[in-house]
Amino acid sequence: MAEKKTILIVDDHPFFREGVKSLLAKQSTYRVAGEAGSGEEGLKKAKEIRPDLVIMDIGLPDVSGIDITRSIREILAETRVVILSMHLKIEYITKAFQAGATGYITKESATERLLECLESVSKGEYFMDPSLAHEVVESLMRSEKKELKSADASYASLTRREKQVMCLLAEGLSTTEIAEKLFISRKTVENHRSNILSKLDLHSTVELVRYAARYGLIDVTTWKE
Amino acid sequence: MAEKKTILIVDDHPFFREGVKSLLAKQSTYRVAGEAGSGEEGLKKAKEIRPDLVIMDIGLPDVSGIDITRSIREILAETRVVILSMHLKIEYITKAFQAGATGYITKESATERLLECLESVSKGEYFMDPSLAHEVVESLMRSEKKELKSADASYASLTRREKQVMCLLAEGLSTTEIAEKLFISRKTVENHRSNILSKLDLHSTVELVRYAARYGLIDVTTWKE
DNA sequence: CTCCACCTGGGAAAAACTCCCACTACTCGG
DNA sequence: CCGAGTAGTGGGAGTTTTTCCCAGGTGGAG
Repeated sequence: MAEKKTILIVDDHPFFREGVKSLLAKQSTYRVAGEAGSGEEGLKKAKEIRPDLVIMDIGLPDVSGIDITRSIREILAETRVVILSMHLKIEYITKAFQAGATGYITKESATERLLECLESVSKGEYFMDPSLAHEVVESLMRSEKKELKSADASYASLTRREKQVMCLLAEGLSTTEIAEKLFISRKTVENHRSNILSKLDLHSTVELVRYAARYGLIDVTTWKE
Repeated sequence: MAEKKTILIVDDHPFFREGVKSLLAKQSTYRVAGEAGSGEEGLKKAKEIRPDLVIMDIGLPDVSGIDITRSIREILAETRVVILSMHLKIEYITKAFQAGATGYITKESATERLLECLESVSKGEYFMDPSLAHEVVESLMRSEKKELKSADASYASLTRREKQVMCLLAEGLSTTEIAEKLFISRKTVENHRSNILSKLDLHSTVELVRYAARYGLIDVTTWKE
């Protein structure tokens, strides 16, 4: 890469900006082209220098970094914004990405994480700090289903094979198709199915599907086929 | 840390297992206590050696690594499972975490990522590969703005009677029960059902239920009986 | 009136389901 | 080590459901 990537740092803490600058100074691929201590100033500088990357704090004194991110992305389509925040809350994370951020890392992370993030983002990839995983995972699971009580006690009484057959049934496969898929006899699948219905106190495959959907064994939102 | 963390590797590719082993051999904190080339074997070994950590592939020859993960987590509460998969699809990711996995990384990642992941997971934290960020972010944003597209054109092409039959079918009633409820012949209901499947391009009553659930004709969350 | 979609039903063959049984393998407690 | 229990596999016979094709009656639109 012939030219260095230009970077704008937007953060209200001078020491923090200094830290990032010194980190990036050791790199040959980035050049800090400007810095700002407030949102308004950040937006102004962004328009001025049209940086390749913006490192953005959320907690700015005047406006939220998320709003600035949205403004920057509206004006400068090529500029990627990386959020560098103390906030771990899932609302901030989703809002940041919705506003057009391409990366999100926490200030608790090791400094190498920022470099890693900038590298990914430069390539046009999203980057999310692994330490956000907990919040993200919880949010994902919450959105996919209300609360999965990991099914109930009855479901737990199914054997592994039975659970497997149940999933395939719930996906819409016929007993014959399941038999072919699992390389076992159709009769065996029917037996498993029968045992499943009996154990869960269900009386038809349709009820089984409803049971599976209710307890999140199958994902309603991603059914596409 | 006085004792090394014990690790079980479950993957059907011997070379891959070898690679992970040699990577971990350079570390002083981990000890590979066992390996397995299939899901069944993996579960067996897990019960046997009760490892601190399991490195699990998803695409196993016999059963899905996700199912094995669920089984392991049911039996061994202390054992953490890290999914190491080629799959980037959001369904796999959410299913993995729902099944009780604590980490998820891709096989494309740098090897240090695995070490980083194991470290986080050892501390009881979730870990998610940053390269999953794109899928995860999209899923998060999708879940935020859940627009329910209430049924599609195909459903509108159903006649009133067909819609009525469809709802009853989706509620789990058999054709005979519907016939009794509507005071018509079982044959008639079967014909309606057949027409519905044909119009919606479905091929079984189970698919019909899934269709109904997806388009909100039946409310998954309020199914109680 | 005529046409056509809709609702209704039947017949025969195929597929699926039910119920009961049996064999094997593995695990576990005594 | 042995018996009991559980999981996984499969068969047989009989019943039910589904499939596919057909067809009569009704009611509304042109």
